[in-house]
Amino acid sequence: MHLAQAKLKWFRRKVQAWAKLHKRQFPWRNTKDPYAILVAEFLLQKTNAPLVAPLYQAFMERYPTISTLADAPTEEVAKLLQPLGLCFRAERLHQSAQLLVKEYAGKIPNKETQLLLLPGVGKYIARSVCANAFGQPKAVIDTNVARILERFFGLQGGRVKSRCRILWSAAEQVAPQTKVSAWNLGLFDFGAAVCTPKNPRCIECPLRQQCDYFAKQS
DNA sequence: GTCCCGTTTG
DNA sequence: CAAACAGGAC
Repeated sequence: MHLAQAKLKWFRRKVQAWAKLHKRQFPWRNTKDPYAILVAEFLLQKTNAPLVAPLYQAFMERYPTISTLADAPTEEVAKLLQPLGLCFRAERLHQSAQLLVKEYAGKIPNKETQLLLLPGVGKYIARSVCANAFGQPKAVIDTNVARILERFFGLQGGRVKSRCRILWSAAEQVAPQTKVSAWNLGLFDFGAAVCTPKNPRCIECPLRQQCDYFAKQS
């Protein structure tokens, strides 16, 4: 399925303009260390980003390198991450670290297919690491991006299975050619600040003129 | 489709 | 109070 080029470019331009002014700052955005980014992706999974920040700082101080993490006891890692919930992530992150040390000499691979082999790493994290750590043009979908695309392009409806394909396709189409990492982050921030799950701020939304969801409201 | 799970938000 | 959260495994 192809999205209309004009609407697509308009969307991209408006989002980029918004992101330039409202981009959030987080500790994991100031690094290109693949390990630091991989840790962040694990902690951020289904977890509120502002809540992750302080714990992330503590985690990186405690385990500054992948080998320090791999050598640590699993229970110690689990205990540190306990306040974030979804405690199985600690075990998966720890297992991934040990596997990376063993199979890749502690060097995090820059291929999506290789990252996908790690426990706890799915399509989203694999592509995020490629984009954020290695500067590759990999668009991603999280709940924010999915919600924005569904609303703006009116993509909801249709079978769940095929809808997933449609959303990934849409995410690829809307992404710019370069600086996709920044593009992804901008969409997250926009979804967290404007296009929120409940009570989206359509009145102050720079996309409302072309937004299917806003059109249906009135 | 379902579960994971602690904390914040409306 | 429920819903939501930078998802992934089964």
